[in-house]
Amino acid sequence: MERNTKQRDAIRQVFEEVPRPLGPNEVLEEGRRHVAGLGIATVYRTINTLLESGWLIPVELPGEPPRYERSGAEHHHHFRCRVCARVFEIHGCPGDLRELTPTGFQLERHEVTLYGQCERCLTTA
Amino acid sequence: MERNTKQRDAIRQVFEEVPRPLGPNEVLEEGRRHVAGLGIATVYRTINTLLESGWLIPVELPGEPPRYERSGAEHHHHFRCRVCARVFEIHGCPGDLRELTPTGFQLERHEVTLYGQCERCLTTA
DNA sequence: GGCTTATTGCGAATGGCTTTTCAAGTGCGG
DNA sequence: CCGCACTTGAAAAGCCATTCGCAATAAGCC
Repeated sequence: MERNTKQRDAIRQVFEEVPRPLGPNEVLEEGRRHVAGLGIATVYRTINTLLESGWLIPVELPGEPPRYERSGAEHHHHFRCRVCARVFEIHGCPGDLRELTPTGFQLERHEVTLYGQCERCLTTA
Repeated sequence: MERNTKQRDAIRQVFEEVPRPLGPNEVLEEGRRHVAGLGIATVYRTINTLLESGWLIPVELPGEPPRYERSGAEHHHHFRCRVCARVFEIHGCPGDLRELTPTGFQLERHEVTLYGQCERCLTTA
């Protein structure tokens, strides 16, 4: 039987508190605010469980290990800050990308990633 | 001093013949058409040299090791076939993405990746 | 509260991609 | 054509993110 533990609660809570995709290490850091001795293996194990249950979905950005975010949000894309490496959810979508699709190809989905500096890193600089 | 070898010629030729971003293993396979015993280490070494010289640039797609393509092409994006995993260059660009950028953030660049099926995989199926 | 067993944290192990090592091979200036 | 030094291929080593093994811990049913 599956048990409720403070580690699992903490990890779920982290994803509920922080409104951006998180990598395992970010989850670990945040999670330790709630459960001091939290271990990285538990983070990975819990993330995998939450992925299987569909509560989380992976967010893959070019050239980086996956981050994860709560499922259920509507179609959106991401902005990655070059300075702090945090990834933010952005709303909106360039829209019709079929015109970019080569003739004879079938478009199924798309990813858009913006890069730049986030507000915090701009003002802190 | 840097020498001309048939291996290096072959690898450069592969990038000139094939009009899409290639990963090291694709380069190896194609390169072996020209130099039978070509080794993967040589492919990596040569790619790194070509990157340093600016002749190649990396193409990173979400969740995958880098591919490489010849530098100098104008701004463009990529289409990845879900079936054969090949990546194609696409022309055009959704254009102004500033409106997607969160207030206070500074947009520097963007990546767009389309996913679907390429013509070959659609017609072969 | 006791007991069973899922869960945890640690460190070791894994798996992939990439780099390094090294002996053998090969451009190329002289 | 020589010979030096750069290159190569194969295998070993490295790197990292992730997973596993295991003894200790702790849910939660009775």
